[in-house]
Amino acid sequence: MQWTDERVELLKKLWAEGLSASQIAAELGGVTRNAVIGKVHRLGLSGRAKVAAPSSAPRLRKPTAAAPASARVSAAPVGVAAVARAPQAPAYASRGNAALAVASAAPAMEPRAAVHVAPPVRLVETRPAVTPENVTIMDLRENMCRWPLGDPSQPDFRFCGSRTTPGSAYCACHSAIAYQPANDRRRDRRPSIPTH
DNA sequence: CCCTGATTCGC
DNA sequence: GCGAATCAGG
Repeated sequence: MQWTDERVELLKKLWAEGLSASQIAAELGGVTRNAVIGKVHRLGLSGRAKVAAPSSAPRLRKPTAAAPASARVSAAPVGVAAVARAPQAPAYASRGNAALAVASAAPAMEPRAAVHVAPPVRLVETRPAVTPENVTIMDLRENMCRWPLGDPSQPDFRFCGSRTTPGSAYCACHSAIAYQPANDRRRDRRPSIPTH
């Protein structure tokens, strides 16, 4: 993948919004979070809310032979403009009522769905479409996909349970369904019943 | 263990 | 310029 103008713009936007590097990487698709971080630094827009206080010695690793003499005078993070980290996390389900929250209204749209950008190019490699391990409410953990499977009133009701994408309540493939932009949301795209 | 960003350096 | 590897830290 290459850093086209569009992708760079999206990167800047998402970074400014406070999304993590891994989230941005997932959003862009085709890049790792390392790539995103590397690009962020090269663009010179690193350290957003992070204030000074290096606290520990500068990291000069690699005992490898050639020492890079030039101690980069890394642009000191602007200590002032403390950009309040964007809300970003729905956190609407405080663990306990996750079941209720989801069950009452099928995984429709999140509060910030309107702000959310369109799904990535396609989540091919990101996550399987088949759930290897569905979980009950008892097994549901913080970073397990809360996508409901089956009838909540039945004992065989389960949650997807795949690993969630960092800020989301769902795994990548279910996030793609749940976080649809308000604009291009069509009825034919809305699954009335959770599928997998 | 999960995650976060930061840095280095071979490519 | 790019990003994997590696780091420090939560």
